[in-house]
Formats: sequence, structure tokens, C-alpha cells
Amino acid sequence: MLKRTHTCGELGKDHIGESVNLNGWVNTVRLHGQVIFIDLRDRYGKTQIVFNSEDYDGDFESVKKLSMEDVLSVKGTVQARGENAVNPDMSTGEIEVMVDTMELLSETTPLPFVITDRESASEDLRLKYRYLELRTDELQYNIITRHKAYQAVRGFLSENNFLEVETPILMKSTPEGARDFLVPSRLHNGKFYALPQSPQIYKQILMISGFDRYFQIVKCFRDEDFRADRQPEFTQIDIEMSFVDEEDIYSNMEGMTRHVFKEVIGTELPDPFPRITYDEAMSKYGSDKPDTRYELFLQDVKQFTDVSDFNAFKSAECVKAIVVLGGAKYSRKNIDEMTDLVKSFKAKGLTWMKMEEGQLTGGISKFFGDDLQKELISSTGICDGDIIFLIGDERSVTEKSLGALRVEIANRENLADKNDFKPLWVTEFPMFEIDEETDKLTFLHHPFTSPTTQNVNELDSDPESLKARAYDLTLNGYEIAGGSIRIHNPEIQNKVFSLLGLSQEEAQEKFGFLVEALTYGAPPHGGIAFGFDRLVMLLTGSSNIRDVIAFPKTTSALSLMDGSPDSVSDNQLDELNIQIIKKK
RNA sequence: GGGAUCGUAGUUCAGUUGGUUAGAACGCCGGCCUGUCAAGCCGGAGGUCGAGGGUUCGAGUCCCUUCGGUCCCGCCA
Repeated sequence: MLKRTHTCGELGKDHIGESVNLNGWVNTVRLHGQVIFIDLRDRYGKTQIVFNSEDYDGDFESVKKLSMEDVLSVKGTVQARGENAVNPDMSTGEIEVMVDTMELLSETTPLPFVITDRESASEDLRLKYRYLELRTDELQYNIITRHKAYQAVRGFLSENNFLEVETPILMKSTPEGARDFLVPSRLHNGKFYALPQSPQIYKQILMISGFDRYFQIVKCFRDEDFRADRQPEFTQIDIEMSFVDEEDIYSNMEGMTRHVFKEVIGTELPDPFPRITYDEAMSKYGSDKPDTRYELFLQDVKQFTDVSDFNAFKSAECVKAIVVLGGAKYSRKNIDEMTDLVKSFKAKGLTWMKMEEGQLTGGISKFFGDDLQKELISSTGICDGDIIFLIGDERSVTEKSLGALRVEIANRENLADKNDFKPLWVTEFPMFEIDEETDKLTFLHHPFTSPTTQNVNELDSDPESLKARAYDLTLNGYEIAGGSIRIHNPEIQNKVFSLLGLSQEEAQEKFGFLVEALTYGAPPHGGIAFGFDRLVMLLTGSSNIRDVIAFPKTTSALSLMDGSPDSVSDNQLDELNIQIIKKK
């Protein structure tokens, strides 16, 4: 091997005349009979190397056989390109390397897809050959950006006195929350470890141990169903602080987020980040993670529909509307598509009216008299050429479905600027909600979240109306972090467990060690966890989480490259005393 | 658990109302070519139409089952 003296991204005019060695992959071959151009690629860039039959020392015929993704080492001389031959699209486009010696380090068999064109293969094929896909410019950029994000996070937190502490991957299964991935124990027959859904309990215990500022960039595991932005294993920036309230968390985390965006992509974020309460976010945006890059607010129109002749809305708990600028252009088909969308969020339908020449027309407009139309027009601010969409239903259905429609319309109308980053704290989450399946009280965040009250009696009287000291950080419609101030009083902690329907025994069995730890001098503490993959997704402008993970799994949690999960040998099962029961 | 959608050459796709020998581009193989950068031109090989079953004289096309991808609802503290 001719060991490289330079990478494929660094040669320029200053190197003209130098003898250099390059190593890399053949990106493209352009064969012209007696002269051959090859773009040689490594992770630093591409350099055009030239083989000329007159100057090349080796066997020119074997150079003709080179094809994409062969691995070469070459020795040659850097030369300026002719004036017409300069390639302004390449950072090394002013020079080329005239090769005199070449060694073929590795020859590739025919490729399953073309590396230079990521779109040339479907995603399942790319995932099977992930090592090839990772050679593409886009994924190389994403992985490099991810690296920069790790370093920026560690740099900032370490600089600010946070200690990086590792916590166990094999831990105790805890009830509630997401489904655990289980790991059978060989030494303890019939018992199981769980993989952490998050290091939540460990980090609280670290606070009790006196490590008042902790962080960890850590894998978490949840055995649930997946989405474009959810994987079975994902990475969190896990953070916890002692002797703090919400304001300390906000200011530190804003500092970290600003630092990361500045360091990694050179973007300045606002200071401070704006805040909105959960109730206001739901009411105004129909989402607990609103994208504030555009307005398109939800407006309450129940007072108008109640006095109209449109009876379907009269019994609805909540009637809201959004006005789309220029939306009168929407066809029947467009509106049908949007109707399907809101129906998937349990809305019964989507009603609409268009505004033309000062009049509301079409849709349900005939149910609104002239005077009522005028009031509705002036209240909503609808203008000629606009459309107004209305949904009436239970409050949560109305808001969620209109919130989804709001995002869909923003996509269609290109309302969100890709280079615009709008962080937003969402605060004052409810402490509990009713689980629709079991009809029982359940937590919104997790069972260690402090309620806003420290009064045990108040907790008992009307738990549903209680607020939690919980907060989410959202960015452009994504939840990128969530956290809370924790309970540090064992009495309150036990009360919350009991409200959640955990018996004294269950709570003792599952969380007893934490409750006991709280009795030995627990400092007030709180923290947050960032979804690191989502953060990198936003930093790279990717639209799915798989594009920022080196070896992701599919939506059905398969790894197409290595074929996991897979069956194991009977021997392995015997050692664990596990028997597979065939499903009927 | 549910909904939508996709699966045809190595790859991306086309394939009419069910009808003769399933096409194109890129890639691959061979040939020509000394200034290209998505090089160009000529030729060639390459198909279990995801799998299984059914309807039919006849299925890539219609029906059922199943596997896999993607997106979404539920779920995900």
C-alpha cells in the first residue's frame, strides 16, 4: 500500500508540483481511451486523479478495468487543471493528480445499488447494505454532524461542572411507562433484567449521593411501536441537577442548546427561549409541541356556530377553526384528503367555507345568515380567496385534529422555513390524566414528577386538575427534550404512587429503594433528557431518525443488515431454562 | 391492535379491459474513444413479476392468505 500523504479533500493550488499519495474509493470512472479520469473519494472529499497511457508506469489495461467502489492507493503529482477543466463544484476542483503508480487494494463485486445516488435504491435495500449507504455524502455528513453534536454537548456540560457518570444497562424492570426489553438471567433462574427506558431512577439517586450536576449521553430502550422519529433503541442526553428550580434548568439547558447549534451548524438561537403553557399550546396550536415558525392559529368559533343553522356543532364541546390564506384554491379532492387526515385523529368530519367577493360560499356557508357571516368574517379575519376549516367535537379531538391539519397545511403551503429554528418551552403540564382503556389515573410524565403543590390533602381532592412541575423543550414542532422537578419528599412520593393505583406493597417492591433513599437527605432536584437523535435530525435537516443513526432498525424493529432479532440455539435456551411456545 | 400505501431485471420504474415473446433507464460485461466531471457512441448478458393458494381456456394484472418496506392512529412516563 502506498500510504497516503494527504486525504482526498485537502489538495489545492498550494500543492501544485508536489508528489503525493492518496488512498480511497473510486467514486466515478470516466474512460476516454488513452486517458482515464477517476474521482477518488474518502470521508474528507474527492480528488480527480488522471491516468494517461503515456505517463502511467503500470499496466494501463488494468486501470481500464477499474469500477466504482474499488479501493486504490495511488502515487502521483499534483498539477493545475487547464482553465476549461476547472470544476467549481469540487473543493479540489482546481487541481488533479497525474498518477504514475497505482495499487488496487480491494476490488468490489458488482454493487447492489449506486453509491453516488442515494435515491437509486429503496430504503430496505439500503438498510441491508447499510455499510454502503454510509459511504454516501449525505450520511457521512450526518454522522460527522452527530459527532460534532456529542463533542459540543460534552464540552458545554463539562465546562459547566456537570459530571459524566455511567449507569447500568442491565437493571430492574419497573411497572408503568413503556414496555421493557427483558434480558433473561442465567445465574438467577427465571429472573430477568430490563434494559433501561431511561436512567431516571439512577440519576435521581446520584443527586442523593451528592453529585449535584450529572449528565450522560446514553442509550435507552423502549419496546413499543415505532415511527419516523422513534427507534427501539435511541440516545438521550440525560441531565440532572440538585438545589434547583425550573429557572435553573431553563437557563442551563438554553445555554447548552444555543452552544450546540452555534458550534455544530453556526446558528444563533434566541435568548431567552420563549415559553408557552400546555393549555395555551393545545388551545392555540392544537399540539403540545407546536411549530411556531408559522401562525395559522386555532380560533374558537363556537359562539358563531351555536347561533347558526348548522346543527351538527350545537352539541359539540368545542368548535374551532383555522383560516388558510389563499386556501380558496383547494379542490374537492384536496379537501377530501384533509378530511381523511382529520378523521384519523377521530374527528367526525371537516367542514369548510370559502370567501369570495366578501361572501362566505360553499361548504356549510348556507347555514350562516348574512349578519352572522359578517360577525364570523370580522372575528376570524378571513379575506377573499381564503378558506376556513371548522371542526366541532370533544375539546381534545377538535384541538388535536385541527392541530394536525395545521401542520399538513403548513407543509402544503411551505409555510415553514427550513433554516429557521424556533425553540419553545412548553410548561405547566397536567400532573395526571385518565387512561381511556382502564379509566384509571395515570401520569403524563413519570411518577417521580413533582406536583405544583406540596400539600398532600390537595393532592387527594382533585388530582385531575393538578399541574406538574414538568416541561418540554420543543423545536420546530418536535419535542427535543422533556423533564421535571422531581419529588424529594418520601411522603409525597408515596402519595403519588397510591394515586396512580400502586399499592403500598407494589410501590415498595418496585421503587422501595428510591423511596428509602429519599429518606436519607435528598436534595431538591430536577432534570431533563434530550432526544439526541431528534436533535441531530434537526441539526442535519433530516426528515427521519434513521438517517442520523449509523445502524438503525426498521419500523418493525428489525435490523435488515445483521438480521436481528433472530432465534437462538436450544443450548442457549436450555441454559436459561426458557422454552419457546409456538403461537397457535 | 388498527388504517393507508408499496413490492416486476443488480437497481429505479413502466406494463392498457385478464390475452402471443414482460419493456425503458442506470448499473454490469465486451468494443470504440486523449480533457472528462451524471463523459459519449455501439453491442451483449440479465426476470421464480415478494412467497403460497385460488378463480379462469389463459393471471404481473382479479380474489384469499402470508412475508417485508414506508407513513399514520392507538401505544411511546
